[in-house]
Amino acid sequence: MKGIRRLAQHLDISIGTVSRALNGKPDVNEETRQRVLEAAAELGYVPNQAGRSLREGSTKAIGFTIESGSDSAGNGDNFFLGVIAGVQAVFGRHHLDLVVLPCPTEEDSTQYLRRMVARGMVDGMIISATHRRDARIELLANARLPFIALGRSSTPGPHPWIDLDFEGVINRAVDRLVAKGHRRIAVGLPSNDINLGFVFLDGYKDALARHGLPFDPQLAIRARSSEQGGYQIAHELLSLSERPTAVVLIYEMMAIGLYRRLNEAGVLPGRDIAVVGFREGPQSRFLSPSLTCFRLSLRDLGIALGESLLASMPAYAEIYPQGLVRRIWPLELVPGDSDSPDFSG
Amino acid sequence: MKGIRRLAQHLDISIGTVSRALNGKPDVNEETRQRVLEAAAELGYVPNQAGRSLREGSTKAIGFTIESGSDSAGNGDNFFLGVIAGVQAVFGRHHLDLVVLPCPTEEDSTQYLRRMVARGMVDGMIISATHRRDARIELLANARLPFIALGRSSTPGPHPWIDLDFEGVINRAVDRLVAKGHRRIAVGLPSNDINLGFVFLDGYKDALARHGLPFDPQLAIRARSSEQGGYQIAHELLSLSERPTAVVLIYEMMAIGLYRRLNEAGVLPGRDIAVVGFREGPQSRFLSPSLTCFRLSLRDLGIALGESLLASMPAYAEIYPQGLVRRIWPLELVPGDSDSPDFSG
DNA sequence: CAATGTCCCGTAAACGTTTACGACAGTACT
DNA sequence: AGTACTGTCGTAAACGTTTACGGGACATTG
Repeated sequence: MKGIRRLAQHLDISIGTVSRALNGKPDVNEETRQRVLEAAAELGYVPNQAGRSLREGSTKAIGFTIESGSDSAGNGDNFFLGVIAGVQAVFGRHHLDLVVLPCPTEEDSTQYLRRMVARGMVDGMIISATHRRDARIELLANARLPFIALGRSSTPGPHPWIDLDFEGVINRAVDRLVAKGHRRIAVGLPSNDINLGFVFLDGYKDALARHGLPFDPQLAIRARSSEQGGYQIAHELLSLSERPTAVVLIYEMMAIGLYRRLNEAGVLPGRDIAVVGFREGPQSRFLSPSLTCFRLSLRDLGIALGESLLASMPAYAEIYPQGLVRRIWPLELVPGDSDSPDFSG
Repeated sequence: MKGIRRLAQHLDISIGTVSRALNGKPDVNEETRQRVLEAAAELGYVPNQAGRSLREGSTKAIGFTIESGSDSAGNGDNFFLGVIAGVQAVFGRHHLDLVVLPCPTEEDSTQYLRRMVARGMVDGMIISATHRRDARIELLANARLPFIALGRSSTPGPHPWIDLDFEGVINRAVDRLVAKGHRRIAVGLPSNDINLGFVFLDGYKDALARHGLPFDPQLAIRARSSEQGGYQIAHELLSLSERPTAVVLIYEMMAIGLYRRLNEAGVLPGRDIAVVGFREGPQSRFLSPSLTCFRLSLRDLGIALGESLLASMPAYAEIYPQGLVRRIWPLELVPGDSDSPDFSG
């Protein structure tokens, strides 16, 4: 005898009453409820999830898919751990569990997601690293599974997302560099077709246009979001006949390799070339020169993600006002020493 | 009509036959099986996990618990992401899915694990960041759920684990420093009661004893596995009347803050004090001076973890020889410039 | 022709849970 | 006294799957 049946037998009442007592249903004697709760604690009873979700059609779990081996994992540091902590802070209040689903590197992420959804393991999903046209979004919308994307996408149809303010970042970076007299500003972009690469590039072009500067394709370099990627960017920039005087990087990790290649060539960042990174990472301040970059609270982002997901789930309609969330997450400039020289004087 | 019933209706055969066809049972006509498989692909049918695991008592998933906010997370994402990639490489071959279960920071990890196990969401578990006496190990052993620990533990009873070769690391580090003439060697330890701290400390004492050096408690400093922790370590060491000439750090992240505090005091790492880090991280080579540390393949470690877990699951007895795994994972020395000066000349 | 065996398939039970429904006792009201 | 209502509880169906069991069709053998 296992599960709720054991508990019922032990108390000599029916399983129905036990279930009602545990789930806080009204039609159960208060004294009985206490006895049930005590016995449950004593016997260490926890409802079997398979049985429950088979009956309910809902598991009390939310999935968070990440691509473990991909380029975007090159965030490197605690990006996901930070976000997860925030998401859990929200879910914990509603007795929801978070399960992280790392897409195997060999497998197509859409195929993987399809399997996870069909499995019925989660009530909702958070997906990250969105692509311009993202099949996962169509899949989830089609399956009517509540979800939110960390990263916007051009996939047709309304779907909720939260994304970082790439336009704001690249605009402020370019403004700052132009104010310091730079006219030839390069940009380091992701190598894959992740959506943020396009957003960043568009913002870059807009910023240049605002200042009346031409767009030179040679200055927009795609590379892996790693130290090697940064090395490669520096290498390509150094080989240009007309070198840039500044460079803005989409991934902080790139800065490390970029610095190294520049140093090899005797071109000192912060003196001979200005460098601005995107998201602040553990090493931003400890590079020399310290990297000018942009900061955000990962935890707050996670909280926003969690709450916005619940806002799209009917079951939480009374708590979180329902609505389609599309939100640009602001970042704060963290000035460093890397975005010199200043030609404006 | 949903699920397998829909599929059966569509094919005009019974659900039993559909199930047998999909699960590769022998007593089904080969032509029928093909029709079923085609229809399943066409309709996008995937067996509902709740129904299956309710009947089977097994989910085809393995859990990997990590502590998202804790001290040990200071390893950063890349540690777990690297290990996860290896684990998935193994599980993928057996159609097992990996779900990562980040323990909420507010919750007791044992309580959390208990809930996850009772939920019946996984067939096996990988736990990390083991403690000296780890209630989670007793819980899992008691629940008869196959598991393996990443990190050894003194918890009674036989249980499988794989752990890094902390003794080898600290011994080689001390040997190397002693050979360079150092006699006063400090060590930076974790601040919480994670087991590896004790292992590292014991190895440190042994190494000192081997060289006839005294153990000075003032030189064994506990700190958080972060940049701030490293800063604090340097601060405490600088305040000693008799300063050490070398320091070995358990977490690479500590090196960043340590460098910073040392630089503030005009004590240059690699010239005035020798520094050795533990696990190689993204920034090890890019610190200046580059950090002497130890390297391991996270992917291979993950593969070993996955295979060793399967080796403890009866269902995989034919593929992986059953047995209790207790394995010390070797690391390779990566020489840098930080473990100077050399007093031996 | 009867008996036996083989191949394929349908039926139904079981897994653990929740909940609609009804039963029953007690109370209040007409 | 009859009726209606309330509070509490037991019963049973349902969720989707797998599989033991049995049966029908057909071939093979004595």
